[in-house]
Amino acid sequence: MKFSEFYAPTKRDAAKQDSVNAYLLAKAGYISQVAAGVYALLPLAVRSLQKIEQVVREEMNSIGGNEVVFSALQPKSTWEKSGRWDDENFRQIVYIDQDADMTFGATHEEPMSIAVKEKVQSYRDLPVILYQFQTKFRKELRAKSGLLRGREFRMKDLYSFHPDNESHHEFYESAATAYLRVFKRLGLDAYRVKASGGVFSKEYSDEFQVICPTGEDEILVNHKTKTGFNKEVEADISVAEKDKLERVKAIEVGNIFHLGSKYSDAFDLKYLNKDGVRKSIVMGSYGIGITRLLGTISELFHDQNGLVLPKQVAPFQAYLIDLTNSKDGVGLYNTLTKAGFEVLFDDREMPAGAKFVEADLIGIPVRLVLSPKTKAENAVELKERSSDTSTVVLLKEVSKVLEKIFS
RNA sequence: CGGGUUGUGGCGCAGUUGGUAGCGCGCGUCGUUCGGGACGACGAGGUCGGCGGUUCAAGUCCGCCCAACCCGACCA
Repeated sequence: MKFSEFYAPTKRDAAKQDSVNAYLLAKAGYISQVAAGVYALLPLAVRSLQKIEQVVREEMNSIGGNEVVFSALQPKSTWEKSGRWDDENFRQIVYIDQDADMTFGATHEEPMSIAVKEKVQSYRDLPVILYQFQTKFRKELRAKSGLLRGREFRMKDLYSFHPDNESHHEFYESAATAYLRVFKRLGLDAYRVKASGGVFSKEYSDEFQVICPTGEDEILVNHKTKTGFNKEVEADISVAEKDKLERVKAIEVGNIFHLGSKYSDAFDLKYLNKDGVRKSIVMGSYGIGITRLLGTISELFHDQNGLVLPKQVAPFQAYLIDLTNSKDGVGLYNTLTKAGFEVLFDDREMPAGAKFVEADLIGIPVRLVLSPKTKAENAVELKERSSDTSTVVLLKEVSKVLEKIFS
């Protein structure tokens, strides 16, 4: 992509914000605020989010997930039927349309359960595992911290339907390990943390938390086992166990729940077992905040010059600057692009210094600089965003070197 | 919802005791520059969040409303 054709409204001056992610992502041209907790996602953010989603997608597929796209609009009547509408806490976070008969989806247990009824009659039809990337709407009492707590946000939500508790728990564990793989692939060190199951389950739920001083959750963690407890279940921890734990601030990037048959029963979603007996379906729900992940990563990976995004998440792989007065930059750009690399070629008429500053701000992992000096050697300077030093690489070897960096 | 701060060209801000709006950045043209947000000249761009009030006169004072941000209660 040529920068002259790319829409990235970087700012020299951005309003100071309390959250680093909101400040940096706005300054680097990834997002634009629309209202409190509501952001427009600009091309840089879209590219990063697509990469995040792809990692999540691969891992969800690996545990048998079927990708779907449900509607954001949901009839209010289904919420009344599930009994959730009676829950005042829940009702107050739901946006509802003017005619008061459709809600803007805050979560999708109800429509998923209803849809699955079309197919499931027998134990032979189970399990069913559906997931989607969806925009969720939640009227947060107080939206804050940029992408960390929005009123409209992207979420991957997966719903599982199993014939009994045993098969459900087996799947639940495979989902938990898939979650850990997702976070690892995105460069995050996530802890599996016990939390209260919520209103609908007596069992603990599991949260996936990333330690971050600016996070709003407080958890107790065991660094050896990468597990821990949310503050809300602190009372349940034994004294012996408590000694091994450290209290830290963290950001919740995922959460998985046992739902039992609360929703399936509400919609009379049942199946016949081998003995011809009508049985309840056991459900689970599994969420990952996609936009929140981008916020978390920005919160964690930056320096005084801007974002330092992990390779798997950055919107481009390389940022190319041509300081020669020739067309050599275009040539290198074409070569690398044809080789499949994602290159942002800064072909704008700007002082060199300004380009360096923006390259750092946007946080692309590799910076390539073609200068009269390197040109004479048929080479290009290569510097990784996370490093202070640069190396000179022969033009004919750039692809090989990039290949290695991104392998 | 309670408490606090703020709202002035695209962005970041200043504007004394009320007198008809200013700075930096960015933007356009020309020239000089060209490895860490260059420099000069000329130029375009705002009626000051909204409504109402006080006054000869309101960005400045008063009232109401709206919005954003921060702290708190609630939450992927």
